[in-house]
Amino acid sequence: MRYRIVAGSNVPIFRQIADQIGRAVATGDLKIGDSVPSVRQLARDLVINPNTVAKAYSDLVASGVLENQPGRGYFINKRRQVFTKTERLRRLDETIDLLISQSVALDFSASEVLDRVKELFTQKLSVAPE
Amino acid sequence: MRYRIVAGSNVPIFRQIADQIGRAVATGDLKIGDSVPSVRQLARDLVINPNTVAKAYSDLVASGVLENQPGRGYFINKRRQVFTKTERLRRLDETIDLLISQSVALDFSASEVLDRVKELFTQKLSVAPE
Amino acid sequence: MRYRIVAGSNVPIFRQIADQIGRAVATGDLKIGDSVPSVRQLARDLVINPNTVAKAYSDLVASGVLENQPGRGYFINKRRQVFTKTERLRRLDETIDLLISQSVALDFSASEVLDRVKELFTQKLSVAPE
Amino acid sequence: MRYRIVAGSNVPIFRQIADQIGRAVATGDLKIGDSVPSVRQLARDLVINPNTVAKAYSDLVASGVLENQPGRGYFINKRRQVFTKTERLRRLDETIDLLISQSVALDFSASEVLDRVKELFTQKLSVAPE
DNA sequence: GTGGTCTAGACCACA
DNA sequence: GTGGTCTAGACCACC
Repeated sequence: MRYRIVAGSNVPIFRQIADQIGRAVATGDLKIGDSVPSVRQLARDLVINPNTVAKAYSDLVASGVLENQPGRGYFINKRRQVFTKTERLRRLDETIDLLISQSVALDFSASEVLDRVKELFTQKLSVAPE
Repeated sequence: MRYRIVAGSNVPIFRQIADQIGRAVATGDLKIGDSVPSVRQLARDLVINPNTVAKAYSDLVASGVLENQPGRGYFINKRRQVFTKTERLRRLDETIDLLISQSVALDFSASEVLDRVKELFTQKLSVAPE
Repeated sequence: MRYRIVAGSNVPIFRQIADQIGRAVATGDLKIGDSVPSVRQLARDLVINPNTVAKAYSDLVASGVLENQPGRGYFINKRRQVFTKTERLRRLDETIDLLISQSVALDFSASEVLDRVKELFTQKLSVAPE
Repeated sequence: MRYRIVAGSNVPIFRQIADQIGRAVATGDLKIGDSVPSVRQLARDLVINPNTVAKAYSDLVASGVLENQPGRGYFINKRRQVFTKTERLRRLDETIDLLISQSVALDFSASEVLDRVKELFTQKLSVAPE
């Protein structure tokens, strides 16, 4: 699996990494027990600070996606929900609120936004990462 | 019109204010030529620093929602398109990308997210609060 | 590149900074991807408050000249048209109106003003300072 | 002579008034010894604060355009230069600098700006105010 | 190290 | 009364 980061993005690098791993798990590209690159290896590959990779991994451990086997590395954990349904929805709603505000500010109609959301969702999620 | 802010939120206060005004304009609660509260008045009401209100207002001036009449206050501007279509789409996409990342991270499916987006859009934009 | 500010001027410091960067981009002294000094560094150099520099930079982000990579700094953005033609013209006209008022008040003739505008344009934009 | 002010403009109201009188003198619509409306009368006509008119008039007295005959009103003074040539040019240059910065920021070429300046100058100055 | 947000408070221009 | 600019300094997130 290839990892990629977009430097100019507003999405923090650590989250880009976490998202890619999360997505790979969701699509089945990474299965339970699979290993992810070492912190230092991935930092070298992406030419970023190892702390940034470490932060991504530790967030994924906190959310139950990865587990750490000291001295061996990080591995995909068996999937479990760590957030309650309510909590997950609360966090999703927060981002959707942002989208709505932005849409209003940019004078897009609800249907324009919905179409674009659909479009980008298909584009980003149907194509499996390399 | 009543303004409200949530203190502990991840959304900065100045954006909460700008969002509320943006939405009020979108729903017609605020009309062209209407005045918004003075910087100091709103700051007193919300018990926040006037600079924070000023930042919200000046962002709205930059995006063409408000206009400023020096010494008199801020007023709802006639609606006009300030940004190019490309720019508007670029900004919208940026926010949608954030939503997609978030959805993946929270393990929501595309259709779950779409439904929720639809729901919140109707809720926030058609029904006037209070 | 050297940055300079004039303390006693009518032009606010944050605009002097933004103007200098805007001009450097126009003359090619700053190219796409170049970084500008960090907020704190420039504030130290010019012996002003970091917030003042931050305001200049964030204005330039709003107008598409700079982009911000969180935690890394500000960089010259690829040039793109952010505002609609109408909006650009509206803003230009606003400044020209100011010039006309000023000219009348100072009792300059239209041709005197035009000659001076031509002169300063060449002076400031073709010859790179220092 | 009719006086007009544009409320939504960035040009302060007191300066709009001063400019109109200055312009009328320049075009010959107001001659030496002519009276201008009383402070209160003009304030009523324009529906603005009398202080604002008073400020415009006192600026014009300071710059030698008007003279005040206490108890009788304000009159057009015999024209004299109060600013030195250098001082007038310095003030003009300041505004032109602003125009140049704005042009750069809005990505207009020097020739586009010059054409527009010519156009607006003709438009605003050739048509005599009612 | 970087920037982002917010507060408190000063001084000035404009109506 | 209104907003605009600037300073000083705190706390936070991200690299």
